Amino acid sequence: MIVEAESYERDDPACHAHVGLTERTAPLFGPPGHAYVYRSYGVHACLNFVCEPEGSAAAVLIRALEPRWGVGEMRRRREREGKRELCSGPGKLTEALGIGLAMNRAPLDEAPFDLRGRENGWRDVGVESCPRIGITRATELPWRFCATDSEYLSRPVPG
DNA sequence: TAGGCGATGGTCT
DNA sequence: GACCATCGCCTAC
Repeated sequence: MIVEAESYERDDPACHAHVGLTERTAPLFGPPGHAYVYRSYGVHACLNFVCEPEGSAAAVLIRALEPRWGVGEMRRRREREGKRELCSGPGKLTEALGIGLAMNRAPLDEAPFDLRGRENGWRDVGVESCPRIGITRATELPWRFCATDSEYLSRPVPG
């Protein structure tokens, strides 16, 4: 279950697409409903959902999940036991889910992805916004969105 | 709980 | 050659 995400868009200096259309940023300018997977700090893969109509270049970075299904497989991939250490960060969750750079540009409504809407018990969960994490530009924008009181965030909501 | 830091490699200037 | 949308391990308190 997605409990933390951040939004990025073209006019936002922290967004990869801010530099314009390049080979790397092309997926951001592509059709919505597709994955944008990039390598972070030379080490990790990070997953984004491309949003907005083709040509707009906006995306949502998936930053944390509450593990609910396939927890055993996540533990094997992560080589960690603690449930809170499996998906509490953008690099962690891609490792736990087996998402790599090969899935860049892949459609989110086809296998191996299987996205589902909120289920009972999650329809009324609150969402808080605060500044985004790990960026140096446009730090004033409150575009980090977290499920209220979730124990599975990458970091607590400040305040 | 917070801060420092090395690993690591593609992208862009 | 600089810059990172990070992680895990370490210290200090």
